[in-house]
Amino acid sequence: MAPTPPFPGKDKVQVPPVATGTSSGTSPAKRAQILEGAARIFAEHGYEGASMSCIARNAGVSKGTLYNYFDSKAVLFCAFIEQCTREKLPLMFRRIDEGATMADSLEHVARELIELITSPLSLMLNRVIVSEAATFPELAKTFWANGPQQATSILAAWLTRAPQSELLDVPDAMFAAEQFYALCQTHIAGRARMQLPVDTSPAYIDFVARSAVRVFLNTYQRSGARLPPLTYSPAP
Amino acid sequence: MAPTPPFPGKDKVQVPPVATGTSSGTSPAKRAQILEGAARIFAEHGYEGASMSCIARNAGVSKGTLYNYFDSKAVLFCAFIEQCTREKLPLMFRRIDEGATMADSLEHVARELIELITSPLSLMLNRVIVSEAATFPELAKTFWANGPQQATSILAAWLTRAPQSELLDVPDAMFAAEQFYALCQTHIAGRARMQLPVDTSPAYIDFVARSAVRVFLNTYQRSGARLPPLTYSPAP
Amino acid sequence: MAPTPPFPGKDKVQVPPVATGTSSGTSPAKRAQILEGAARIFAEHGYEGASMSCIARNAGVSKGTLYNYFDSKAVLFCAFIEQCTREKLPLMFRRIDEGATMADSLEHVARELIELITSPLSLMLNRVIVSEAATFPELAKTFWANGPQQATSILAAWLTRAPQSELLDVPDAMFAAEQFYALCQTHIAGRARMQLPVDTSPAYIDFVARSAVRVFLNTYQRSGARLPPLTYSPAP
Amino acid sequence: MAPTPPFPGKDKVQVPPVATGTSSGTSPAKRAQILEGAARIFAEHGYEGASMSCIARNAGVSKGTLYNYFDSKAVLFCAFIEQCTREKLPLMFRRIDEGATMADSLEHVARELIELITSPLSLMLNRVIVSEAATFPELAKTFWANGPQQATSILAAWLTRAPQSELLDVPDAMFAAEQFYALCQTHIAGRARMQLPVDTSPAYIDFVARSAVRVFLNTYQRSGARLPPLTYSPAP
DNA sequence: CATGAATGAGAGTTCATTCAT
DNA sequence: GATGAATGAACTCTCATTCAT
Repeated sequence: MAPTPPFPGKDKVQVPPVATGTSSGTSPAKRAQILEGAARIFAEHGYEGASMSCIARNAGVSKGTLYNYFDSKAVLFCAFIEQCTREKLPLMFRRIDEGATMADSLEHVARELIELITSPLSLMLNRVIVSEAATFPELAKTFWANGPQQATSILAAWLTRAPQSELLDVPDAMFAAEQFYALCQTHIAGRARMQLPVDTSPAYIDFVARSAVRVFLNTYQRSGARLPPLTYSPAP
Repeated sequence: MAPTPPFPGKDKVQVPPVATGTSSGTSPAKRAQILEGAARIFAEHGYEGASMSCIARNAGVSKGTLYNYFDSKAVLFCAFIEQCTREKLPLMFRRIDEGATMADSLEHVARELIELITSPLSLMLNRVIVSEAATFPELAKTFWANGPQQATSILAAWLTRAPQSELLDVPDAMFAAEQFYALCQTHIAGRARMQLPVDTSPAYIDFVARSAVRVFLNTYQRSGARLPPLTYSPAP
Repeated sequence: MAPTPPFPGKDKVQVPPVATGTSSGTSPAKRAQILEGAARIFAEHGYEGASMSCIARNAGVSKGTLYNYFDSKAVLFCAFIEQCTREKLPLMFRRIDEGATMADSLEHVARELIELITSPLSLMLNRVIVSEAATFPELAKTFWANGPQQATSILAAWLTRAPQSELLDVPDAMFAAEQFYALCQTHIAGRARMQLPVDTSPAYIDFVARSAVRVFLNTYQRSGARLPPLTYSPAP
Repeated sequence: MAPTPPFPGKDKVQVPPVATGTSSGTSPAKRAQILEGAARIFAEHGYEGASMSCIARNAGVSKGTLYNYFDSKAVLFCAFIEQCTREKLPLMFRRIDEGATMADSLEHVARELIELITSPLSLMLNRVIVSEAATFPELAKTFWANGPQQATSILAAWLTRAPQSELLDVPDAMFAAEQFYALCQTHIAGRARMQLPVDTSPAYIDFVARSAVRVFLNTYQRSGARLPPLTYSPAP
């Protein structure tokens, strides 16, 4: 066999852990304009598939300007992900509205959670962050802290502080919230992330949400009769 | 502003639904050798990040040989994913061993499920398939059918045919299995997919597994007292 | 025998009828510089035999710049051919100068035609267009329209409008011009296209030109005695 | 500007003037079989566009066998062209049949000449030889000697030895034959070589042939009245 | 001798990045 | 500060040629 060069990996230089900040670039408006253009391209083509020329064109600036505001493609990508996770993701967690009963409130939470999980923004972020997790580990941290972590924390806090929380037996609120979160995902999230067809009819979402609540309360509600499983029959 | 052409991104050439086979290369050993090298590179760098030169070097063959066995990078990628999903994934679903009780049996299933979900192979497949879901939709289908779908089906079948299944009230076995699957994932799967640190200590896995079983049975077990939530205290 | 795939040759990608222009590159000077370099290489090696690296080197630009000005090798080739045929070929058809007699005028035309036919530009265009006629049929059309067609038309027009044209009996001026054109070529053109040695001495050219005129007029001149054939004796 | 390497030409190694012969290869049948396959591919794709794999496949032999019979692609190409020009081209020059009159005989010759010039074999040879004239100058020599040269010589010989040749005044038979040859081509040959549409209707061919004869005889026939030009009207 | 898998240089093309204007 | 033409390394893929079987 021919003598093979010693480096076993790929030829590309690994991107150093870049700070999100940038060297120059003064106009916040232009910065935002660039990020908007970048968002469209990164969301559609991913990190590797996006080209700086394309982003510049899409943002309506020259490539030189692009590099005035962001030192490299990696920096721009990080800025884009950070912005989404820091600014847009938290907006998706609305206050938990109180329902008449614990079950009503949780059902509301479940529906919002499912909607959140299957939202285009959330799926896109999930996709690109998972894709580039090895290259940009910081992004995953930020995303997790502002996404699932935050949602779980809010729910956990509510579980201990809700008006009817004395009805609950929740020794580990964070874990209980995790389980609730998981019960809301079922296979919907997994399939949506892989762009496989998903039943998102209101009836099915409702069934999933109410089932999640039922299963959750059967364990975490302090007293009362156990609720039997629900069934789902698609609309005739 | 300069007149910008209308195409915002670059055109990904869609790969036709090619058979995994190829025209000439016939030695199964060399084919396997190439797939091994490709696996290392694709797993580490994803589809776009992997280069054929690098794969060839890593597999110990020339680029020409690579193309003798696989007509294009896309075909090689598909072959790699298909092989993993078709040949390796199903091996991970072992028979469901019967325990003394329903809870024992389910706990065993839960532990295996968690192990499966967090296995490097499963995580890697998840990652690259999610990354390239838009480009290779067929791969997602295959993965889902051989992975989550199959696991869920096996569990659903067991739920209705297990020795003690008369103890269960499972009107929709597939959905119940989905919920069980989801309860096993909690945040472990999500964090692992993003290469974030995960507590995989046996004690924690055990806690997650037993909690999943408890929550599940509190809804789906036909009779008996409700089991209270468990708590987890890390090893001292 | 091994099972042979059905495609016997390779697939030439057909170039869409692209405009000569390009998306970005704007400096006409650099464009011209590139076309000059391309001309040298295409003229020497033909389309397939020329490499973009070589053209870039020869034009004194990088490959990237090449592709800034021309989207592909095919587009560059077309631009080169089009420029030659549209801009340079027509310049070669000078006005037809009036001589003292019809024969004088036609002899002048014949000499210019022979010179044109055997000019390096004309031979090169002929060669590369013939080579790639199947791949770039449009180029052949353009060449013909700006080359032989135009020359023939000009001559045909002159035959009907020349001062002494009442001396001629030309029922089909285009065909007569074609015959005159053909008589000027004899074997000179054919041999030159194949880069075989050709006698281009003024004496021989003169002989060919005068012979062409004589043969032509013996048929198309309305009256007068028939002129006998000429003879050629190489210079001592 | 960046420092450009000194070599201005292309990277490809120029093919040395190879002998037509080959090193080994013993079976004439297999040799012929290979040449047949090569003919199909070279004729369709030209020299550069043909690949040895494709030729081997088309000829029904392995690439190894190909190289047993022909040392290189260049040698194979030369062998193919030589075979065509040496064996097939001469077959196309049939004896010149005597007609009732000189004009009848020449008309017959003219029609055969036009047919020959526009035959697929002749056009293909012309095309590939012109394309590769710079690379394989020997081929052009061989083609010319066996094609145009031979045709012209045969005609020239007939002009001096024909039964009615005393009716002619042909001081330079070779040149007269050349003129006749040229008059038969008009624009038909040029357009056919460029794969442009050509009127090959029998009526038009007849017109061209008879016009050629008329123009020829008006100069080279010793006596008799001058014949006026013909006209052509397409079939209704 | 015939085979066809293996080779590796080189093809056309893209794109992150720089820098003179 | 903004521009976009220029760069050149790296990409995917092809193919003439070799050689172990």
